[in-house]
Amino acid sequence: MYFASNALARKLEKLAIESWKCTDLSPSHAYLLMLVVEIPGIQPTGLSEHLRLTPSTITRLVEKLEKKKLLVRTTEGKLTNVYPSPKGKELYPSLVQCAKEFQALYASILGKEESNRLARNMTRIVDKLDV
Amino acid sequence: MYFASNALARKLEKLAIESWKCTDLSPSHAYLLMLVVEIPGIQPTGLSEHLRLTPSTITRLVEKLEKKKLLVRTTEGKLTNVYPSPKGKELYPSLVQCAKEFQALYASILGKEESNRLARNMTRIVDKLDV
DNA sequence: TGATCATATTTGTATATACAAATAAATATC
DNA sequence: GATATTTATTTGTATATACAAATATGATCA
Repeated sequence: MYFASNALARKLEKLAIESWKCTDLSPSHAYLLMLVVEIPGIQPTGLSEHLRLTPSTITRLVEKLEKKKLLVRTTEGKLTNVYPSPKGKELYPSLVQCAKEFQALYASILGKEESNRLARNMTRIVDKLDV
Repeated sequence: MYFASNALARKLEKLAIESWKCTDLSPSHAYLLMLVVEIPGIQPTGLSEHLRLTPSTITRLVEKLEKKKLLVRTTEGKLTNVYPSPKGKELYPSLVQCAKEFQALYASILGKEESNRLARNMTRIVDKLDV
């Protein structure tokens, strides 16, 4: 189980990296940016919950995207809001396209139904393990 | 799918680290050492296949276990054989015990049948993706 | 038999992520 | 209203793993 889940994660990671290569973003960066375009002003905590990554990881991802001028941070008090830049918004359709291609890629290998089932199962199990 | 599989892998990783804590080894080191005890003289390539990790990662894991005097490497020509040390053999029962506890832990959360099914599914899918 | 090709392993370096501590602001309590 | 507690975010550092290049040995073939 241990190695199976690790191996699967790494395999999908590799496929995903390939899918997003043309945008010059890693899958995590790409998904984060998509979220920011969809929910402008979202806060790190929100991103953390959506992406199931820790806040510190979110900070690091956001920093990199900010350096690339794809989003901006504004701080009010202890809260930070993350907004897409024009450049980030411009990139959005390509990101969605890549996401679709990535989905199509593994669906073509596993079958549409089976991939959906697997994804549902994994999500459910992560939640169960989230004690 | 992408985040689900990553999240699952990380969650299991955390559970596993907890399970092996008492042996002072990470799950990967522990599984590798178990394999070496079970198949004395196994080569890095063999370990790599069993554990689904790259050869370079195997080298790193073996180095660390060698430093801890839990195994030894002997080189003949281009091949390297990995053997358990007495200390490594001694540790084996504890490792098996930890593996059992780890399995019991996730089985108690997911149910025995469901965890088996999931593990089988993931392995099958990794193989399918292994083009 | 010598040149080339293939295989096994290791080394240098990079990526993704996390944990724990630090910081800073908001809220509660007295 | 001052102090303590909680919450949000960032920073310093560590871990697990991989890729690509280097090395070294063995095999093939002309």
